[in-house]
Amino acid sequence: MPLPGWKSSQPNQLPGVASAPRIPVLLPLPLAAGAYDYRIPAGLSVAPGDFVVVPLGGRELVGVAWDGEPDPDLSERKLRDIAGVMAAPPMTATLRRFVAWVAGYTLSAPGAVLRMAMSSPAGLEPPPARAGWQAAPGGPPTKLTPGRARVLAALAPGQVRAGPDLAAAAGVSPGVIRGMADAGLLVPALLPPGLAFDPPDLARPGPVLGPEQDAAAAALRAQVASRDFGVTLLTGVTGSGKTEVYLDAVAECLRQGRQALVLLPEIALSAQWLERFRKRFGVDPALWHSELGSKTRARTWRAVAEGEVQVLVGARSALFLPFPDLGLIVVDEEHETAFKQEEGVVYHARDMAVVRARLAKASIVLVSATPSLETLNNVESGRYHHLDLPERHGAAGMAVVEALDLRKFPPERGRFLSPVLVEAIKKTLARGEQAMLFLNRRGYAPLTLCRACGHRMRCPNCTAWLVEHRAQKRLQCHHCGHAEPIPPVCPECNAPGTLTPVGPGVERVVEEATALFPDARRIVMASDTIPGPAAAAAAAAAISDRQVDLIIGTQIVAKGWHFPGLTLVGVVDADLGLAGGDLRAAERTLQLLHQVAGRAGRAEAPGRVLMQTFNPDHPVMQALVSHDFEAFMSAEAAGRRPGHWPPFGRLAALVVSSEDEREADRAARDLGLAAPRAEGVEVLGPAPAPLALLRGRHRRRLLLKARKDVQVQSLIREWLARVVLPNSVRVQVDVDPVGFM
DNA sequence: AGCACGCCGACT
DNA sequence: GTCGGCGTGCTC
Repeated sequence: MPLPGWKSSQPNQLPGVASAPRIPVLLPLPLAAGAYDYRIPAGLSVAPGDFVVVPLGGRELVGVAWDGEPDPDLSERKLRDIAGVMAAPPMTATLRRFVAWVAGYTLSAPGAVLRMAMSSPAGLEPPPARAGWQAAPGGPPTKLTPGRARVLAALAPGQVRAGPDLAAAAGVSPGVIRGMADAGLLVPALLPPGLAFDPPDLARPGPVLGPEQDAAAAALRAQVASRDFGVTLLTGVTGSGKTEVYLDAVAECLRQGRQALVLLPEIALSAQWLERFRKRFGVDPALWHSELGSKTRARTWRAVAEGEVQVLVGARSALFLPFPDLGLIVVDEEHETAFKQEEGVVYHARDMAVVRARLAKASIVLVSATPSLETLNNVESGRYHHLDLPERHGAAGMAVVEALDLRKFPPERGRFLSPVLVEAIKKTLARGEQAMLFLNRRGYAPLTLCRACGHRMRCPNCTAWLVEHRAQKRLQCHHCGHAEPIPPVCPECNAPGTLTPVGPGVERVVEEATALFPDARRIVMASDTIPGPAAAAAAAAAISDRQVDLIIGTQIVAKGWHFPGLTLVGVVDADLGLAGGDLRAAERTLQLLHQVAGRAGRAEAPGRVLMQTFNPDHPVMQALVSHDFEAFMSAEAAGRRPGHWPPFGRLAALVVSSEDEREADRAARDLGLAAPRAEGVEVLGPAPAPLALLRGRHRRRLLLKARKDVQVQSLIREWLARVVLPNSVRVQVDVDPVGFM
């Protein structure tokens, strides 16, 4: 039995001498050990949450003073002093708990998660003072050009204005400002730090909602006003007003004086969403996504931390921003797989958003026309509320969806569009309406093979065919960066001119459409033709303004666009997502095709969707044709429940990878032998991972399937601790995997 | 994540 | 004889 106080006595501490205070500091590094302890030097006051500068090895880093007790056994000699405290708002206890929670759940190093919460180092520095101009003391000279006079008139005594702002206010070119500075009429001065973001205008009248929308909005407002945690699923078909309803909840959140976060799966494609936000609140929301420049990034991060940003729209990484008082999170298109981060810290932003909301005592709204089975299951069990919006009056009826049987109406040889679809497009174009062709496959052809010897062109680094990109005259791997020119002869048998493209990609559909509808004005929307937000906005505008007759694209055409003139959607290969042994293949195909179908016929003209398929009787096709999403999901649930598959059980994937195939096999086997044996736990594998070779690494996968009441994380932690693996072997853990990794 | 220390090939 | 390749290991 240790004496009272025994644990706190330092090994090399002199009796009667108080030890220097210590505090754990979490650094934004993937250190498995977690926070390191540092000494708080005399005269410095440090509390949990403070951003502190500390020495580590030979460098200085910014970390966060963390929670918990320092390690009493750590020798005084190892301790180093905290060098200083950053003048930035401290990280809130809520965000610290969130970081720790995510690390524990995803089995990541806490520092790796912290790095996501410190994604803008410059945001920790005080914002740089901006330079501006001030009228020179002594008053204006008697003789002034009209332009110069206007500039001085635009400056109140003592007022400082930024150059471009001043030039615009005076109606002169920037050159005039420069000339006046040279002449000593203007002197440089520092601009007072202004607001970086315009506050949304809550007084603007919202749109007129139908009675059901009104009721749903009222329910959400009440939830937000409760200032307590609550999850609501908001469903409704395209055009039912989901966005307007949740923007109303955003307005309520701002009235409460709290911040709101809207997560979108793909912020780069959200031009039309931003337009709706602008219409509702009169300003642009703050944005957060990976392509932000470092300056905007820092400014935004800082403004969020200071509570100046009231609404922020972002991709999944926005979940780790330092909101001091988050009152509402909206996850739009909650079923989207883009919310799953597959690299580094592997997490699902939708699920983690629920956790952040719980810790922040915030409301969260999950929005989708086709919610995931996970979310539906949480509604079923009563954990989530559910609001369903009926179709709105005045909107066109839902599009007529037809499964077009390719066995009965096959395309011509070497073609991919059935005569039935071709005819429908012709008629649509003849009526002056717009048509869309959807194929979720980039490039010209997904496979290139030799007609002489049967050789298939494959990626040297991955288990994948090389995809021909005809415009670039190259074969590309869609999983790693590999690309090579199309060889003139077969690399296997040296036969010249025998390499043949097999199957369609979106470029090949464009080629066919060009031959079939030469007079139609076409636009191609794929990630390689729409590189960023500006291009997406331009494309959307061109389509809305009827400068385009035929839209051909990959899955980016499915994203929430609203094109009033679009009345026909052709799905080139509706079976595409169904192949492969993925647990959620059917669910995901349904969600994607439903979303594509939602593009057709939203204004006065009724819409029609033709899905080319070899399986018109497949439950996915039947559900799309009958618009009976619920029946499909019930059947899907019934299929997963007995085997304890998610969401009726837990799943975690361990992917073992090595550059050496035998080493990968050996490591996977060793892991398999050490697999946990417990009631309600099953380990499947090892088996080749879905991409058995990826970026030059051989991958094997083990799946841990457990009943819902099993603590998967501790089980896996102990499992990994039992196995010693060579350093060249990597093990990536994915708790709640979606699709393959 | 960096950065050091470690032991084996082509240069002054 | 030295510069340097990046493999392994540590940072409170």
